[in-house]
Amino acid sequence: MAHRGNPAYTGGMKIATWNVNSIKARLPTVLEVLKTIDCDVVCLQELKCETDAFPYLEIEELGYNCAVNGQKTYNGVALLSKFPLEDIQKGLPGDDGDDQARYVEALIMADTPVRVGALYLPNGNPAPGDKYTYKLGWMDRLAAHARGWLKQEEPFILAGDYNVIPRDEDCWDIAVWRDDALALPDSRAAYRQLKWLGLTDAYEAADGRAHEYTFWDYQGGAWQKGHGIRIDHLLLSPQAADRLESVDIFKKAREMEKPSDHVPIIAELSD
DNA sequence: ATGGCAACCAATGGTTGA
Repeated sequence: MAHRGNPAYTGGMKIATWNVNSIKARLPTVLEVLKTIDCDVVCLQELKCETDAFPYLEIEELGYNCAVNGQKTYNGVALLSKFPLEDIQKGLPGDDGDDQARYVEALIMADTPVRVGALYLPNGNPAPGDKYTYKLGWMDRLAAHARGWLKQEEPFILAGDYNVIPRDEDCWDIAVWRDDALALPDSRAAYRQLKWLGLTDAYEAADGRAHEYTFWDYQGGAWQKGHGIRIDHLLLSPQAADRLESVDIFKKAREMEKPSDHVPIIAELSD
C-alpha cells in the first residue's frame, strides 16, 4: 500500500477511532490529524451534521471512501476507509424507533476483508434515569449484534466512543467518577459482557498501562492537569485480535489549535 | 454558591455533553 509511505509494505491495517466533536467546527484540525496518523480505516463520532452536510470532498481528497450516518446537531458517525466499502449498514438491528445516529458498519475490502462497526455509545447521564436506561439497552443491542458476527468466525472490529471507563485506573480520580454513568457498575458490566463474548479490548491487550486517557474535559484545565479518562475503545474479534500488533493514543491532537476533547486511538494489525 | 468549556440552534439564553 503506497499510501503508507513504505513501498515495501504490502499488508496490515491501521485503524483509528476519534470523537471529533463537530466535523464542521473542526474540519481543518481533522484533516491535519488524518494526514498525520495516516490510517487505513477511521471511525469518527459526534459529527453533529446531517449526512448530506458531511465534508465528503475534503475527506475523499485524502483517499477515503466514506459511509456516513449523520444527524442534525447531535451524534452522527462516519466510517472512512482507503479500501472499498461494501455492505454498508446504518443503525443497530433492533433500533426501531431510535432516531439517534450512533452506528454505521461496513465490510472493509482489504486483502483479508474486515467488518468494522463505528459507534457512538450513549453517555447515559444522569443515572439513574431514562438516558441511563437507553444506554444500557443500546449496549444490549450491541452485544446481540456482536454475537451474530462472532458466529461467522471472521475478523471484525467494533470501534468508537463507548462512554465507558472500564477500570478504576482508566481515569485520573475514580472518586470523582464512581457514580457517573461512564463508570457505574452496570455500565462496566455491560462492557465486560462484550469482552466475555470473546472480544478483546485492543488497548488492554497491546498496552494496558494505567492512567492513559483518550478524553480530557474542556473545563478546569483538565488537559494541563492530566485529568483524563479512557472511554474510546477498539474491540476485536478473535480473528482480528490474533493480528493485533500495537495500540497508540495520539495525544498530540489534544494540544492542537481548536482541539476536540477526545483524541484518536489507533490499533495496528498485521496481515 | 456558582460556573467553569465548547458547540449547537436560535436568539441575545437553553441544551447537551462527559
